[in-house]
Amino acid sequence: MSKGLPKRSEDYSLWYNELVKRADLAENSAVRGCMVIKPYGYSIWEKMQAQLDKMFKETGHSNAYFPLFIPKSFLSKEASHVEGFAKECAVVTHYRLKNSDDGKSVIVDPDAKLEEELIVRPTSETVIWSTYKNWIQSYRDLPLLVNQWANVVRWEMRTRLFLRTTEFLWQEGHTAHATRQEAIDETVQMLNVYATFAETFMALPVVKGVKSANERFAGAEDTYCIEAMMQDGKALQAGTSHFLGQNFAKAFDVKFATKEGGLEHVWGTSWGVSTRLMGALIMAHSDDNGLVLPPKLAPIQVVIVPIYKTDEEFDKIANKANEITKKLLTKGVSVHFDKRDTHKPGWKFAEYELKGVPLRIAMGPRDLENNTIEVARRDTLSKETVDLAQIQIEDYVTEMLDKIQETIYQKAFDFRKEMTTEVNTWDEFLDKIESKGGFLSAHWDGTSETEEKIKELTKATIRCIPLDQNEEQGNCILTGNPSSGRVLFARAY
RNA sequence: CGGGGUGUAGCGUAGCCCGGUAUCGCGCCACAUUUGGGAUGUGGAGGUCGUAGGUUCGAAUCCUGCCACCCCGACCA
Repeated sequence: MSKGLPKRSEDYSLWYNELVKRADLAENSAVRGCMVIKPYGYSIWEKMQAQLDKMFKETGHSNAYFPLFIPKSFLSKEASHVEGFAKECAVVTHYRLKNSDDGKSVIVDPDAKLEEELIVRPTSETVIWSTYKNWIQSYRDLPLLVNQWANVVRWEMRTRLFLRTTEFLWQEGHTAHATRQEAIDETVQMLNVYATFAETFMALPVVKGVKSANERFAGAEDTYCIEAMMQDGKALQAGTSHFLGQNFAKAFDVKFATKEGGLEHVWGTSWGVSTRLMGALIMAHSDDNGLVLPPKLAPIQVVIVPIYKTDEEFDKIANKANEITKKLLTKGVSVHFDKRDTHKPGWKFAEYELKGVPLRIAMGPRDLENNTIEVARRDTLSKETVDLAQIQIEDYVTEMLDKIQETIYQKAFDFRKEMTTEVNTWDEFLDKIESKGGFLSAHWDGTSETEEKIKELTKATIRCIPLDQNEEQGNCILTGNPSSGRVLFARAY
């Protein structure tokens, strides 16, 4: 393990790349654009999955699994959907290999061409709606509330670990409803689930909003999103929830018999979050010493590091550490006692800081003598010596973990507030987007042309039209045309 | 796919202009002393210099093709 991470202030993206690798989260793989998620990184993802899955079940959804491959013809059934994804699809054309004539390599067998090519799913609306056609006949079959955990492939030009990879892991919810309003309610409900998850578990404040037409999901009538602010002032879309209208129902002819005896197309939604959340988590909280993980998602919440010279000392410390571990386990705290004698305490301190373990307890001869421990917080890097006679260790630790969770959130919240600027003139817009970055709250005339033009000139896009937008008469930042409310602009990942 | 760059030990690099079988740091192994913020010393292991060909007595170094990766642009969760 080499020392010293690059500094965020010097090279933010280098800092990010190095951190991801050195903290053992993920690395590049033999396959271009695809990553290997390492055990430590994957265990954070598993914690996210477990919590989200619980929240999906609590809102009445069930998991299912649909195939990786989609017949090519399915994709083209919904016009804007195919347009949105066609350029980034991996295509399976053959089903067999054979030895080359010189016997030295393996080649695609030209005789094994598929009659209809298969695409590797970039998202599953089409296979799922083709299936829903068979599942839905009557209003009694509705609503249909399904989620799947899966991998998808989008052939991207430029990739970055977690933020944009060719293959990524995600969940995609796909629901069908009898009425427009019910589908919209579902869309908003899942957006709220995502927002709650981000804020409560990831300690990541998010703005809930609606996408402009330019940024809308291919095939959706409306795309809702949660947008987060990273430490370099760039925005990151952390989750999306789409109101599909009857688009896919019409494309795949999914109709249901109403109570009144009519026959109508069903209303759909889809919503997803991906391993991109890992990127958000890293970029929102971490510092120049390494990861900073919110306790609710940290694979190890507390690490105990012994400091000792003799075996005898170690045994005493180990006894005490085991005592503490047992007490913490009764409160469901995940503890790791690092008894390796192959590394020195100072090395371990740096290592656990790099990996973002929220709380570190160190115990040495002095502590044995005084019945104390040294407690260090990862988020503030502060240390204090605690007298074990004065506290209940399990209560002390759980309270401390809650405090850390809260502090991390508050810090990110304050940062986002600081990085959200109201701008009222085009000059101000140009100045702020260059000098400060962050969210720029500005009036917009509501047209795609204006949005395009602004993107062209500044690389900033409309991240969303906030759901809590205030009615406010104003003039478009670029064109001066009338506008009835502010939207959020930012440069984005 | 355009423009630029880089491939030398597990990782990061020097050497390349000016040809003579490869430098340094981290890591790894052994032993000793160490252990309250990334220990120190001594000894050791590890390399078809991305790949194929060419020039040459001799190529990491010069020439050509190919491959991979990185950065910058157009596309995107």
